[in-house]
Amino acid sequence: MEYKKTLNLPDTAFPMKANLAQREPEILDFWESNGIYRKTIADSSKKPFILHDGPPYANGDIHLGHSLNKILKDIVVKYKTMRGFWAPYVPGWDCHGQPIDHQVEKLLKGKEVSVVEFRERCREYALTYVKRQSEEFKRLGVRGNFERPYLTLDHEYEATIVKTFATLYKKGLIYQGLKPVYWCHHDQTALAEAEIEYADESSPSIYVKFPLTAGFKPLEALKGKISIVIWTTTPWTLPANVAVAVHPREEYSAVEADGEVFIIASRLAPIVVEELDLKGHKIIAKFNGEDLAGLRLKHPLLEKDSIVVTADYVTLDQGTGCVHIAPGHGEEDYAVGLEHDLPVVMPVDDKGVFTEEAGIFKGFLIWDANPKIVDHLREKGILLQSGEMVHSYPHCWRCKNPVIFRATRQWFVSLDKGALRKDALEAIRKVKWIPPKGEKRITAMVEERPDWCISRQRLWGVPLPIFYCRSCDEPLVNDETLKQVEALFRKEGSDAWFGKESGDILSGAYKCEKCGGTDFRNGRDILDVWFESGTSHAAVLRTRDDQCWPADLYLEGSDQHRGWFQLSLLVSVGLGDGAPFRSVLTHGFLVDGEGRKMSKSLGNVVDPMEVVKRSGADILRWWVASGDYSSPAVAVSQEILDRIAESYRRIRNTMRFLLGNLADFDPKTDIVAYDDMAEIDRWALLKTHRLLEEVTRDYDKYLFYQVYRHIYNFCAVDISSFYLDVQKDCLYTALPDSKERRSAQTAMFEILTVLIRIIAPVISFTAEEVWRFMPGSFKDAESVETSSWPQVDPRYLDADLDTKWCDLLLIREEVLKSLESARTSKLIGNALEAKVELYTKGRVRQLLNENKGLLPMLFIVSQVELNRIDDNVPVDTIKSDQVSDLYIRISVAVGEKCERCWNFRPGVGKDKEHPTLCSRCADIIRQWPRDA
RNA sequence: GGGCCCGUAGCUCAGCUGGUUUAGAGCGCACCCCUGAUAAGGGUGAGGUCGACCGUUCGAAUCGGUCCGGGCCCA
Repeated sequence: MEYKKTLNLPDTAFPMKANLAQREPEILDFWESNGIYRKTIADSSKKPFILHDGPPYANGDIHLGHSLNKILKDIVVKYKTMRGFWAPYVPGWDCHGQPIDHQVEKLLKGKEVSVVEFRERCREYALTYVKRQSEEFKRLGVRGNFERPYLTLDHEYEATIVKTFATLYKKGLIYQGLKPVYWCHHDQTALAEAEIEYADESSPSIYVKFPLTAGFKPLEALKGKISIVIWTTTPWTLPANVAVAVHPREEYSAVEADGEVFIIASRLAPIVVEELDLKGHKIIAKFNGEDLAGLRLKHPLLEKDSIVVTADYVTLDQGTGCVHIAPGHGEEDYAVGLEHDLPVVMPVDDKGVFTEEAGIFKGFLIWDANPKIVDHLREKGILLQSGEMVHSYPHCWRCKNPVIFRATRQWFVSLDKGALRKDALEAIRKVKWIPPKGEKRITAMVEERPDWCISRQRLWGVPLPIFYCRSCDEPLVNDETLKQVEALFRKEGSDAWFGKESGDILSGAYKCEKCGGTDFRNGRDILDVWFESGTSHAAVLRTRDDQCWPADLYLEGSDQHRGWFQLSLLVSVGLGDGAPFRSVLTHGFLVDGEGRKMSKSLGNVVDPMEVVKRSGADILRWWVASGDYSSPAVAVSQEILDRIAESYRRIRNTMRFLLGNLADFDPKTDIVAYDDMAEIDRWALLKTHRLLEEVTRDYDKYLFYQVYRHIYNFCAVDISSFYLDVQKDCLYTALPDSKERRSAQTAMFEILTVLIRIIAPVISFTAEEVWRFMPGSFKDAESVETSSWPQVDPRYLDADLDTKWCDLLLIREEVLKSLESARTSKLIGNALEAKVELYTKGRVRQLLNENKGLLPMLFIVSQVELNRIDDNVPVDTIKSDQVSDLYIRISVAVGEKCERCWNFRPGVGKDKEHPTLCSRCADIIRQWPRDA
């Protein structure tokens, strides 16, 4: 019993149970109090690697999508740092914008406050969430400059936004135009999508005919009698009509009734004919929508023409398949207008009242004009049918009145007036897209996107730096005014715009170019937040001393092909700088175990902070690494997280076992030279450095799930189930300072040293924890975060050794199968109770013979006997089906069980001094160090 | 409805420039061993008509088409 004390059993205080939820905060403290982030970027002479953070919106707590994104970034930054790059990470936040604006307005519950005070509240709101999210990101283990992040509401940042605007403006890329937006004429304000509530509303439902003003070739004989029929529920938009759209590839019919001809989509004709009660109708011709394109029509209300255009969006689920187009009153209409170069007619003012452009309807509120318009159509004889219909209609979230789509003056960045689109497309080709399919996606988007509308009618944002003439509304914007605004924002922030008059901002005297007026007001529009975040490369990379331009990498969700990637690119290309990034990595979106998107209503949302509290951030980090983020849908579920936690424990225990077996090892004195090491230990070095080589390649390619897989398989298969298991006998029973044991420890020391570093970018907390349990002599830095990436030693990559051990391992597998069947038949329990008899010939025999001494260790059995195949093979042998010329027989080992090493040896009992030991152990005991 | 993309065992991934005979790995699971890594460790085994269908081909998980399911973006 006391012989157990003469074994070198593993010894470490490193806990098996991770208890990450408690331990991780301690490690965070350690990193923080030792300024580890600062130390990683202390040497700015190293080659830079800039991962530029896409700013999350400062609103709400973080969700799992944020975690995926930030952890991926953190893995990259930590890896690059260890590889010797200067890799600062400056987190950012998007602080302005409608959601906060809206939220604050709600919190005010109708209380009136000044613009400046309102904005102050928005700022407080944003900063609250910046702080909150910042703590949450840190808790995930994200390392970076959280002391000084970048915020889009910083004065300097705001100044850069104006400067950027100024440059684009001077290049002629910015212009003013009309675009329809949701408009509440009661509140006289534009509304965002999120501020719309849908409710049922009763509207007129009318069919109107648009007579052709000229002939139509296929129906030349019926000239003057042909009309196109439209259906609408908004008669008041007819004054703004400029066209009628048909679907280019749908079939249309000419329906004759009462000497008149109506053109209607064929599929809808039966319904329409009934609705209009066209008696004795007959279809006299059919054609494609495309054939109708270009036909000129008589405008129903005004003395002008309308025209037929084609549009793919035209649907045939209701109406006539011929859609009245008023680009000033609808998003789709506007798009059709852009495509066909139609004018945006806007005869409705801010209060919802018709202007002169609406002719005789001038002065009427649009809703009041509805019946008058219908009457007028009837009088003109072009109203075919009128009724009422109840449908879902948008309303203002605040005053609950119905809203309208109304074209208003907006500011745009032009894609084609200069060569922005062309240049952007060219820049895209020079960027490395990861995965490559991203390039196709963003290319298609940039090719097709309309001009970028950069003005918004809200309060919480950076104002467009534009003044307007008080008498004629002409904009005042030039080099000088822009410079003054920029300087003002740099000094006081954009709040100053709302607290000052134009006269306080502008030092010179200005004169309106149009009317000569000298009195100006500050514009009320603010910039689209995408313009703000799209300027980050200029505001952050160019201005901070801990950053540089361009970024090596942007890393965001694939939705940012339309968002941040694209707008950053447009701004940067617009500035003449080309792409602000050398490469762009995109990841997919989270879904549950069934592949459904995460949503509150489905109740399948996983809260990252919950996972952290329950299992630890490293579990989340290990999960992030385990999956293929390039898939459009990245799965998370309790089962997946459970699997991950199990796999994590395996890694952790492998490290713990290594630590335990290295307790008495000092690399300075105990390390064994490579040439003197046992072959199996050289094999371990081979596998370790193969792993290192592979994993390094995977990290370089951002294939983290391969990193995960390789590390995991290495720990579970190569090391835990084989190498360490097999080496236990030597480690435990050999003399502590024996060559064979030191050789094994040398290999294990190398395994630990490599392993801890290659896991560090991913499971950083655990790597740091292990680091703290390693003796000082093992370490080259105070933290694994500041240690360096291991180098592959080509000496270890011995191909012959690899081949030979592959063969041995194959034979081992066969032996294990035989041992298992012996176990099943109750011949043995522990493999050490067994003796393995092998019957072989040829190459296999040669291999086994040459390594005879290794075999008991390799199989972890007490005895191995080699026989020639022609020596008469016993009938109870098992023929190997994987290795030719190999027969295996398992029998009970001869001799008694040694009390110390548990091997069965014939010699047990023969030593007088130690009658329960085998001769090997007896010898060892005699040499055992006194103090042990 | 349109654009881009994804779909291999319960889970995470290999294989995919078409051809090693019964499509691989690890985990999980089942059963067993061990109790000197012990809320650990080891072994064996059972799991897949490669989303479905139709083609191209002597031959397809791998190529083409259609459909189904799913994700992002747009409408």
